[in-house]
Amino acid sequence: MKQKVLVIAGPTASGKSELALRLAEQLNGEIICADSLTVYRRLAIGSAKPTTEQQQRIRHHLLDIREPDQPFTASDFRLAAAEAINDCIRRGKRPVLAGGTGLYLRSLLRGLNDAPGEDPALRAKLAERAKREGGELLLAELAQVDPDTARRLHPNNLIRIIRALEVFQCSGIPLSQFHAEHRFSDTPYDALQFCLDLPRKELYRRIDDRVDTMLANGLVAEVELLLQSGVTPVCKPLQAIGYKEVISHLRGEFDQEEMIRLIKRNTRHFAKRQLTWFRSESELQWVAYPQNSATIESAAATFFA
RNA sequence: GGCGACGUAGCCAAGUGGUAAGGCAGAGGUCUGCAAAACCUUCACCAUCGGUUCAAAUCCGAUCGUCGCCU
Repeated sequence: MKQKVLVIAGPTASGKSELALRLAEQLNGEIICADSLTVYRRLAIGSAKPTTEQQQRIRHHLLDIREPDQPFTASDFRLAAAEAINDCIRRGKRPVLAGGTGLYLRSLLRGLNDAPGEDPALRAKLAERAKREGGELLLAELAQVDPDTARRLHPNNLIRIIRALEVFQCSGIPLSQFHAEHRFSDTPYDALQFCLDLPRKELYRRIDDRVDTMLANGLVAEVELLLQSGVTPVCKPLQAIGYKEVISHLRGEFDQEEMIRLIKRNTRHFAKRQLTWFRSESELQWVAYPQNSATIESAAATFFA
């Protein structure tokens, strides 16, 4: 019998955390955050991490498990989340996954292929070459060893070209072969999945409000503190929306007003990308939120009964 | 009332006779170990009417509108 998990997905600022909290309280559950930013310690305001009070109400897993300069990947998430689910179930708690990082959710619920993991040194070397020689050349090189992957990649898409090259150089097997063998066909969990659906205008309004709140809560001070304590501005989480703009502002690249404008705009773009991702997830049930949240509540109760 | 300048997409804006650059916003999409990242696609008959011309956003006239100056 597969383990049962409830999944609350949705774009940023849609109200996932709040709903997940309520569901966890109703169902005797605990929350597992599927979020690539809140795993980092010391990023609280800009990552919209659940507050201390919220964490006191319900236990949250996978928060604050890395330092800002430590790597964390979809694979790490999959392992950590699986462990957290086990932990919940062992103690008679219902696992409620809440988050907006589509790839994390997918790799947990449908598995990940067996391709080798990241090789930072090789990546750095390839990135250096890409900068010098250009994407076309690397893509041509990839076409020699993995034509299927090369065909679907744009020469500007360096990150993917580099990953495909990395996989081949580390394993001697083309990435496309790993994909063909895997096809996201694992189904390790019995998952009831919802995606919160808000009218676009309403979502954008909520994003604007949330950014204003972050600033009022001291986002700039949070970033200053991180930088003062020696966290490098180029580490991954500080390249995230909300952090990178504050850093640029602190460097004098633009004023506060422009910074706020950019954070709001970039967050809207991000939400749009999340929606595109979630639209292609066939298992997700879209629910008008908050109007139909009762539908989720009753379906979840039945699911776990 | 007179004189002058201007009127190109939601916004900024290039183009001064040969069939509408670019940026931003918006929309759509890709995504299998960096994913709040990275990448791609898409969006105009040029204020209106008339004229000149093989050909007009580009020249001429009128109208409307905006801005500035003058009375």
